[in-house]
Amino acid sequence: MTSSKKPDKYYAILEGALKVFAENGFHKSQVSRIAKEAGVADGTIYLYFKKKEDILTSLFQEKLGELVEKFNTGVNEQMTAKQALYKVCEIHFSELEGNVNLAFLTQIELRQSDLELRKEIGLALKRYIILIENILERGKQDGSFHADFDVKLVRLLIFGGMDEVVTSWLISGQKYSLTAQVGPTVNFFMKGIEA
Amino acid sequence: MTSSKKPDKYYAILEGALKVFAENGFHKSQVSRIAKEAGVADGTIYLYFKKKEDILTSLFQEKLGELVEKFNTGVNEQMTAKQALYKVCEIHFSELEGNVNLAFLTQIELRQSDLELRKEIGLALKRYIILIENILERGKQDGSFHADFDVKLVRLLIFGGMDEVVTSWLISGQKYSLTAQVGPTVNFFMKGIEA
Amino acid sequence: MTSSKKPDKYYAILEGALKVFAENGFHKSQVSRIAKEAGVADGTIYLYFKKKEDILTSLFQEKLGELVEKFNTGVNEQMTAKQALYKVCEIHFSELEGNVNLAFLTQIELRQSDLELRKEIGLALKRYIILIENILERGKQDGSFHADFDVKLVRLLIFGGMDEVVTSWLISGQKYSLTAQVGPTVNFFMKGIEA
Amino acid sequence: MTSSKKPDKYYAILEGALKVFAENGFHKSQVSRIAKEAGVADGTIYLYFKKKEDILTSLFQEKLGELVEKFNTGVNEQMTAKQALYKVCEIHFSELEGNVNLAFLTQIELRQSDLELRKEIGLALKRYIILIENILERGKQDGSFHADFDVKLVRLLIFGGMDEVVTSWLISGQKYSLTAQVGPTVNFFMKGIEA
DNA sequence: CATGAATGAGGGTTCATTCAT
DNA sequence: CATGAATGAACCCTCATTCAT
Repeated sequence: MTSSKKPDKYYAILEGALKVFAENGFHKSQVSRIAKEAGVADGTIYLYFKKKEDILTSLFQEKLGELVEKFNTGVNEQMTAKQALYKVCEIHFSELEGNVNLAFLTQIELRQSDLELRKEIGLALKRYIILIENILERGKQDGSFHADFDVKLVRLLIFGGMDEVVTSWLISGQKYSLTAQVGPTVNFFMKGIEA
Repeated sequence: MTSSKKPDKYYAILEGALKVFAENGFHKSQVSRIAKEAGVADGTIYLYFKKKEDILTSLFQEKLGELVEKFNTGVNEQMTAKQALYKVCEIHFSELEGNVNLAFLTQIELRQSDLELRKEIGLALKRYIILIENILERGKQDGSFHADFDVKLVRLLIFGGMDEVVTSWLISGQKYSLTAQVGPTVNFFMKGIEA
Repeated sequence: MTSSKKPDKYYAILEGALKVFAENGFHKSQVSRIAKEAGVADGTIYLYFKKKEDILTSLFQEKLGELVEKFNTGVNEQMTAKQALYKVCEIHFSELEGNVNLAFLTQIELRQSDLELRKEIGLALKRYIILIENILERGKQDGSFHADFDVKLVRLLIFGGMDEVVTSWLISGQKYSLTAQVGPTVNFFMKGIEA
Repeated sequence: MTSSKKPDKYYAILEGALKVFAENGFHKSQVSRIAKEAGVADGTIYLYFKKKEDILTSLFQEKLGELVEKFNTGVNEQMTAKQALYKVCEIHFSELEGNVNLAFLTQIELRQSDLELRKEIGLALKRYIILIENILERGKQDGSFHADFDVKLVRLLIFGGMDEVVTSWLISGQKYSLTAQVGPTVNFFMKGIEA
């Protein structure tokens, strides 16, 4: 159903990598360990990926693709901008809460990369950031949001805020409900803190 | 006034590390390169630091100490909560804008660490987060902020938002003024986006 | 017939190690030098041995195995105890005289190890010591040897004596015939020095 | 009373080295550890010894000197050759039994050296070997020993035998009395094993 | 396509030795 | 004589990547 022209082993390797990366972190994960987890030979990995780093980026793009699809499914034009923003935050939190390995990947492992890779990741994130941007634009146009804030800035503030909430929850050991934070989080974005 | 009883070479090594880490990232930085940059022999580094990773954490703690001091100097009780928040954001942005190497360290390199180290960093960041928390509490008490938001959550949203703005500015190649974002950023925190 | 299911490279590395150890001693022998001598890459060594020290112990056990086999072949039940002792000494001396590298290994390198390793070596030597012990027991039972000496002690005196003769011959630069000492040596063991 | 032109620190270092070598073995003993044990600075050691290895050889020569002195005191011309041999063995065993650190040094550490050092040690041992040789010669001349054995060979057999008994006792964990072996040992040397 | 044995460059760390004080 | 901070050469081992089968 996905863009699955790719053979099974491609996905098996990615799943193995997700598990191994989440357990040990990118730099401490050996390729051979991923191979064993995926049930393929070490060399096989290099039939599907050029370098170890490519596994990480492919994994990210694949997973982000799935997320974006969920966003696209969950958010539609009938919603108000506020409702859409709520939905985005809800999906963001619930997806990562429901898949801790993926959370480790996005919040910890993907940061373990040099500038080069960070740019590539930034590029992949673009689609998500733009989704938020579109919602902000829509709110401005229909008058439900202020007219004078900087969309380019605020999308960062929103994304960064949600991102930090997830990381904090993850590092703390996932001891509380992440989805319970959706309401207060969106509320802050909407109303700020000023009385 | 700081704990500056440490010998000169200790600081020389940290400065060398800051430069080398910023240029190449932690994992791609050789100890011998840091030694050369600091003007000491390779072995000398191990008179002051137990392992390579210790250089990174010491560097972070040392630099964070300096920042916290600047926050303490810059923010005082005479200010309104809003003014204090503005000052915090201003220092946060201007310090990193004025020291790109330090920005690389905090935004990129320090994320390149396993969970263990992340926890340690999180611990060190606590002081900064609490500073924000205190401002929020003060605003609630004097009535200038809402009474009903969750301080623990909002401090994350504020920190995460600022953090993302800095990272974005850094990765984009520092093509625009970071300090120019202070006003709009704090404004968003205060008023949110709702019309 | 031996446990020679091991791949060729395993033995190639051992032979390389024998040569390099004999020339430079264990501690002054680099793994890379052994690799070159064996015609394999440095890393290949670690496919067959866990640590550098493992090469030494494996080498010893492999070589000792060969020696014990020769003892088993050379000594049989038809011989008198005296003849058997003679044969043991003859094999001991001739094998080491015929393989100076092996002599260096057993007389010099294997002593270059900490207590831990010495114990392991002592364990491996047990088979040889027991061979001597059996001969002594046999002589006592058939009345060709005294009835009242301590077998556990005398086996050490015999082994230690032969061992020292070999070491002395080796350190002196192998300037005389070692096998020529077999007769006088066994004669001393049999008759002592008392007139 | 010894040839003590040497300053106190020289001996302090040797005593420190004896302890450290006995505990860790030569190769695993750091010079700085010896310095600490001796209560001097690292650099001070190099005022008295040229290299680390020199500590080992000096230690050996110093200790061997003490032993030889004890042999000279204990053995005299009034004794029969047999009595003298008994005395030599008694001193050899009792001195090492009474000083386990010294035993470790002679039986284990001194073997941890390359050929060069082994030769030097062999040279130092010469005095002891010659002592045994003299006793053998005396026995031959006064007719209490056979006339036809090879003195050069038998002295090795005797030394090697005693040496192995000590090593075996040491490695086994010194669980039994070493001096109790003097009688049976000398007895074997005198009478051999033949009935 | 798949394998996995083989490769070999690379680097963190130790520690014997030196030398300015 | 004594110090001990500083040096820097030396080396074992790992592991991403390749390639003959």
